[in-house]
Amino acid sequence: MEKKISSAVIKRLPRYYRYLSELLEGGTERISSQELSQKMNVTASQIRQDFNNFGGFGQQGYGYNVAVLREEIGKILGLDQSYQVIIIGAGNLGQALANYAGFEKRGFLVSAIFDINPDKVGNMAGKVEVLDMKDLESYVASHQVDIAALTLPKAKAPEVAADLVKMGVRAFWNFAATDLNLPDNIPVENVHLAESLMRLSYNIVNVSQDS
Amino acid sequence: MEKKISSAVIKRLPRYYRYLSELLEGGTERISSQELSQKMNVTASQIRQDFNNFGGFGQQGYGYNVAVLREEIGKILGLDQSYQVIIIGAGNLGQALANYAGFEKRGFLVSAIFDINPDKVGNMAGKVEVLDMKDLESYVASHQVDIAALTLPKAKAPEVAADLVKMGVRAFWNFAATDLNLPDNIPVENVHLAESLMRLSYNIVNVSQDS
DNA sequence: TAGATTGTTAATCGATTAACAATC
DNA sequence: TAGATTGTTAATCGATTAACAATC
Repeated sequence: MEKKISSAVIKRLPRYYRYLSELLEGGTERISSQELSQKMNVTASQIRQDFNNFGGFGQQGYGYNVAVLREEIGKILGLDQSYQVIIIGAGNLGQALANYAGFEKRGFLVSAIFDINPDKVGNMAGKVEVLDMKDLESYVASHQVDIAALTLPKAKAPEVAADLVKMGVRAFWNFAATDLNLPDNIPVENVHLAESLMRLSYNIVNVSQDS
Repeated sequence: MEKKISSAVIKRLPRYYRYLSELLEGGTERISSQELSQKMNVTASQIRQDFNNFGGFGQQGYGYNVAVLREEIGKILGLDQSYQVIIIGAGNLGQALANYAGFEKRGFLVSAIFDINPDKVGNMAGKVEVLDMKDLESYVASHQVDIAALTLPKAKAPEVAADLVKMGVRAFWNFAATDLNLPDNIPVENVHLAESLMRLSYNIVNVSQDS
């Protein structure tokens, strides 16, 4: 890595990827930062600055080739690789994630789902069987696991995450309503649904009626 | 509204609320910006600046009363009210949301879930029955609906959302992988799981190994 | 070539941090 | 009162936007 890319830029990359994917599906071959900025409701200047963090994928007088740009952003996002995912917690959300086919399309492969409740162990969640938490350590020791999705109660989440780090899990997709406090080199993506809802209610109360 | 609060501040409020809730449960009566900053891994200066956007809830030489501060932030976030929620799309995610008890605790009440698939209509999802999309308009006309959670396929989402706005729905919790493009006075909270996963894979590829 | 549009520098804007006077 | 800690102003830092020369 030459220079550190700001997290503001990283946060925008998946949205670029989504728009470029749709443009490609729609048969658009090339696009200028100007056109893209109108579709996405951002400034053309920001688009060019963002892409230039990675060297610039355009051509003066022409714009950007949609397929090439999408491919490059995909690589930057690591979408040219696949990732083995386990899910910890076979509650409603855990099962919904296990069943969600959209992840496989992008190379995120759910290989197992774990639960502490003996009544759930042995059931099917999507294509995978619910395994017993007792077998977590031996499972991780004998299978490649890149990402653990945490859909277990918040009280247990930090401890289980710390254990999983020791076992060699590299990254966490955290749905538990707590911070994990893991070492800096372990990426964590938090999906705090309760916080998202609070921002929504804030905007209902404070924004929507005064316009 | 006197002056516009920046969205950077708003994004942080739910996390403050979570930490204060935990402190309160743990029996902590007062806390200084210094102590809170250490727990939350932010600067004390930022904490004081953030709270002062709303007038300042502390006392010099003492700090902040945890119960009072939590209550005030709760009010700012609109958590002193309750919200009627409908869910559009009874797939895995829609059903998981319908079953998630955590929302009721904060005043978000799921009153109905809708699906276009006749095989699903009539089934139970959590405590509510799955209703037919055909009956959506009459339902919204005869019930208070503050928030629609969108867990339907992205192709249909913008159109359904626009229709719901016409029917009087005030806000959207959008899980569909698309932008809704609604009027400015309609708050939307996007939960784009695919984008969240891409940020995670970015960090796996670009951050985790070089430390 | 002329026109279009990028890549990139410079200017502006906003958010974060530091510092300290006010005050409990 | 003395000590602690906020509220708030000023300084710094970073991100966004504007502008334009480079170049396809």
